[in-house]
Amino acid sequence: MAIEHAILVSLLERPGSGYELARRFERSIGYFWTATHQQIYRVLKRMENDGWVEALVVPQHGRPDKKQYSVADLGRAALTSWLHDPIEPETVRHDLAVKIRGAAFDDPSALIREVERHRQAHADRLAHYLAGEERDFGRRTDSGPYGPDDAERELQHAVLRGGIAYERMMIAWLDDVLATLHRFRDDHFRDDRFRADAPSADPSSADRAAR
Amino acid sequence: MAIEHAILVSLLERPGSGYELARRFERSIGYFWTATHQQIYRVLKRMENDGWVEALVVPQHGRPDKKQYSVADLGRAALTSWLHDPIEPETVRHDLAVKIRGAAFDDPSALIREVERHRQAHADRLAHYLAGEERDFGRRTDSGPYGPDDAERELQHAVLRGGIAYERMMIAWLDDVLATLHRFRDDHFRDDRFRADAPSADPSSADRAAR
DNA sequence: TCCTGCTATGCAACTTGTTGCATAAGCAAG
DNA sequence: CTTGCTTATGCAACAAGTTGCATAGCAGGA
Repeated sequence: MAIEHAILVSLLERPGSGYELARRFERSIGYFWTATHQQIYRVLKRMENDGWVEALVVPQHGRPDKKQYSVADLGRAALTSWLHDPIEPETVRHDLAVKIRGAAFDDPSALIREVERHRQAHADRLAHYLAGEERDFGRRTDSGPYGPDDAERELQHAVLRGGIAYERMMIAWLDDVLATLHRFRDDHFRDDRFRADAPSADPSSADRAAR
Repeated sequence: MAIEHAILVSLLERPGSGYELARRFERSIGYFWTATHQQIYRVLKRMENDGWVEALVVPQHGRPDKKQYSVADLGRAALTSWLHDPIEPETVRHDLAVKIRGAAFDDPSALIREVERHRQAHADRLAHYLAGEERDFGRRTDSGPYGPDDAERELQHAVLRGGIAYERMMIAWLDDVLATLHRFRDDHFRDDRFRADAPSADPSSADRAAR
């Protein structure tokens, strides 16, 4: 009961086909809301039946026709209603945190590579965000008073800043976790049950995406 | 295909009934992995059939019997296997971020209260985490070398530090978002379509959970 | 005394989300 | 000229998660 709203917002920002939406859900929007193309097509069809969106069939050169969706009045009303609804439970699922706690019942140092991989993924995403920020919000061209068109831009930037803050936090925390895991392996933790077989180099504070 | 692992970790840390697990999923573990009691009971039953956990029926005074679950060898093996599996897609869903971007197509200042509510929830959770940290990890009693029993404790602390970092980041970001929303309302953003009717006081940097 | 809330477990129905597969045409590389 | 990638949409089956309800006894307050 919420993917609809993510789609509405995306279509209000720019109309597009199901396929284009699916690609957006792999990039910008997808970083704080995931959805596969199957789900998008299904929900889009339901939204069309409910009159939330309107489809315009665009014939194309050779390729199959695409349906260009845009938000109808009913959809806009539904979004407004949702925006004013105070609900929001905030459900989180961090596999990695489960793994870290679970590592206590296995060889903790076996998790080092996994955590490093995740750290790398977050560093990559951070770099991507920062590049996007520079590109889209580099310098304010007009520093005059805000108009209604600036709201979209400003709010997108605010969400992007959230993504940047999140990735920075994750990188710092994963460095913390890595330090903890290394401490077990290197100095103190010795247990017959486990043995560290691959002494990987310490990556402590090697790189750190700055700005 | 992952709630099983959260349950295994929780049961390894301490055996318990389905009900107790459900309560843990409202507290400690629940902050990075949500699950309702229905889900837990169902999964627990499947895990018992698969030989991952063993149930010991404990008769109680008057109340219905409870089943004390503990992890069996097969379950431990399953956990180990999962821990060594390098998968991890990291799927995130932030309703609030969708709302913030959606606010561009409604009155942005109408979202202020909602964001404030979320900020409060994160501040509360942070306070709860910090209290738990002080209670459980206040001062190291033994500063000697690590034994295998310390791994559990240390890794739980590392995960808790992640939760603390997350809440701090969220509070800072929501303050950022609030500042953006206030800018629209107070000074620059004037649009016939919307009007701010309730001039709520500016909560900028009123409180800030420190440490 | 009745009403609410807590412990404790569970079924049934429903909604969401995932995975596998199918179609179909163009375009580029080998 | 065949193989694989990209655009573009969709069905069907399955897995996971949510919601509503039911049971049942005991404890504490109105």
